[in-house]
Amino acid sequence: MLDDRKKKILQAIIEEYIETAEPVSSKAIMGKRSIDYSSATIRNEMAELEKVGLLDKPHTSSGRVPSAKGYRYYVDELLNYNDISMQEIKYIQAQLETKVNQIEDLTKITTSTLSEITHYTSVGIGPRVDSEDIQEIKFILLGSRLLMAVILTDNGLIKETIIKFDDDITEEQVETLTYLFNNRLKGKPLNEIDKPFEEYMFSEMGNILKVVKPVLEQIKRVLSEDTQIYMEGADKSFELPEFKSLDIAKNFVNILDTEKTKQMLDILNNDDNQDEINVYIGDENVDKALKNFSIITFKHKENGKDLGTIAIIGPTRMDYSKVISTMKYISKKLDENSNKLEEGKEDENGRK
Amino acid sequence: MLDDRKKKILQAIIEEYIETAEPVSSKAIMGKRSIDYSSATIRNEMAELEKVGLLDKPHTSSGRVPSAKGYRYYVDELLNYNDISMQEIKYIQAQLETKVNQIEDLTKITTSTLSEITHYTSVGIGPRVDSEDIQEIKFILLGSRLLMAVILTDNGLIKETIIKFDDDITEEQVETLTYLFNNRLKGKPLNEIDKPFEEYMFSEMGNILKVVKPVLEQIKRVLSEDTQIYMEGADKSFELPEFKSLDIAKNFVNILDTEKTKQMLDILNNDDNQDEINVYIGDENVDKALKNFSIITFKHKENGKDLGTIAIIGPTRMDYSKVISTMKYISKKLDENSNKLEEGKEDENGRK
DNA sequence: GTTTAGCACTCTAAACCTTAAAGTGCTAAA
DNA sequence: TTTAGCACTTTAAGGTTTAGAGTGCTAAAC
Repeated sequence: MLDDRKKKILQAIIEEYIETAEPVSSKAIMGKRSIDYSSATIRNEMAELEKVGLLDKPHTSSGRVPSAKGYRYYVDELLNYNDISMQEIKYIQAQLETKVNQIEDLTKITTSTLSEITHYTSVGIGPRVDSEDIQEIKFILLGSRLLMAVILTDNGLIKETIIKFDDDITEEQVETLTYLFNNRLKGKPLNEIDKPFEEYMFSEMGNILKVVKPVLEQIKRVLSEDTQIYMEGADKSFELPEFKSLDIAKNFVNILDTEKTKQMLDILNNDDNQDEINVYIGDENVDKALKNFSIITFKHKENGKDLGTIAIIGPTRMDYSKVISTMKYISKKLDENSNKLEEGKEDENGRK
Repeated sequence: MLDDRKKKILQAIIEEYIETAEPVSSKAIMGKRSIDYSSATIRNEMAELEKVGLLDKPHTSSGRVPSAKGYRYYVDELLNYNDISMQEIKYIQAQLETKVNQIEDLTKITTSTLSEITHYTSVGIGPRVDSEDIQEIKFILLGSRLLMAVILTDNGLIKETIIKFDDDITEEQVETLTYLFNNRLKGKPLNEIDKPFEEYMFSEMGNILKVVKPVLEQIKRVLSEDTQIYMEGADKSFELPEFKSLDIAKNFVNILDTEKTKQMLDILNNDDNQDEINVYIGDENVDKALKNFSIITFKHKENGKDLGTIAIIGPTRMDYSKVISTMKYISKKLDENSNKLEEGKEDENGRK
């Protein structure tokens, strides 16, 4: 589609622009990045690259700036996937080997590592719990009116919550509760804790109704609301030249509002795009507020099970090479580690 | 110290400035806010108020702006503590009556309510756990290598954490662990989980050393790190005119970096200032990055026990009256509610 | 046929003026 | 003691000018 020279020039322009944040002139890349043509030749090529929509011009006599389509071409066709140093690899390894007891901790560490390496703002969110299968539900009496519910899922997610009662509850009631929940829900996905289940519990278990109701309410609340979100390096973005524009800065703060980020990542999370890494450039994003930003995400998976989504959000002029290289490496490492974990798990269960 | 007319004029200037964000001229307040003097008279008074350092002038021919000292005088001497409407009172009541199962949830709700009413950015942090007394420690086996520790404190704080082991652990070991921890720590403050305690456990309990070590590590980690921080309405600040200055916006984002906010609130939290509400105006803040901001905090307390700190952070040109009135009201409501809770507790324990 | 030197043309950004408006401080009268 | 009046100061906005960067196109060179 594009001949080699055009590709080389496009790449040079995009990389120069990513580096300098200034419109790139024909002279700016002449001689550099193994572009050994006169500025006039480069100018001719630039005009054609603009004609096919890969480059933009802020005004008639200015240098060129990559368009969203240009970045897209760059990401799809021209990217260097090994833009990561030995030092960075070591740092990532060290970080990811931190012993964690819960997946959430790993999400947090991964989010901050990604931000440290790339110098962009990174957000991470836990898995959508709905679809996970319940392994066991435990109820533990912490006080005469204080009950803790612990839900364990097949892929190692642990959700715990506390329920306060207005009256005393007995060990016997807790045992009944435990039996009922596990009997009906073991092996079923979390979203089976729904209206029908609720009605079943209400109708069958009239005698412990007072206990069941707050328990169901609280569990439902925790499962729906309590997806912790991690954000790292929001301040880093503000050092970027595009944040001199007040509008962009405002937009960014708006986007990173907890609720909105959650919604955004939720959408990305549900995205059925099965690629390892997904890149949304500028107006490719559904949300119009994101038209000046790019989002790069990857899903943390283990045996096909979703363990959360981690994203980088930055200006469209983003170092895609660095970000994607880093993500690929982190993703690979997480995979390796989870395999190690998996072996451990098999031992534990004594199976296979 | 200041005569009545000066006080009235100072108050008018500060309130006008808080409202308009523009330097206030002698004419601007003439006739308004029951200031019935000519602009010349007001000008003379302004000059004197400037001389004593309560007002500033951006340049020789501009209107006046309150100095940090001016705001301080306003807060200490001139404030209206009832700047809260019936509608707002109702909203707060409704919010604070939300049934919560854990103190953290209440902190979160309070933080967001405060931000909703005042339209400023609000941050909340849980109590410093160190000094709280341990009521009980429970250990629950969730899997053959998965243990949950739950620490209950006297004032109702519940900290739970999960520990993963490399080898299987037995119910018996868990029982020993439970006995040992409770035997030595019940009624003691959380910071007794320290080196001496660790050494005692190590030396005495050699046979379960493998179990004790990771448990201690994880508990110590949770107690030291895991103070959740809540932030609401960061985007609201960006609508304020002072955020047109890039420097101020940058500074703000920097301050609201999770780690820094935590440190900041930790300092405020430890502040032995026993006032109900504490106000730090501009350069009164220790951190120089806060010189353009004011922070207003209050501690959420129950029977003298610290349950967390909630703060508003905004530009020095802040509506102190509104913020402080709202905080006072919320603080009072929290107190009332906790008394209700306390009565409930007494019933529950059957004591008193 | 491809590449490049050369040049007219365009546009921006910075520097510099000019001017109107807002506000003060001071003097002198009320 | 208060206030009207006025000279003076400063900013902010608008308008001009100019240097410089960069382009597109033409025609010559390879």
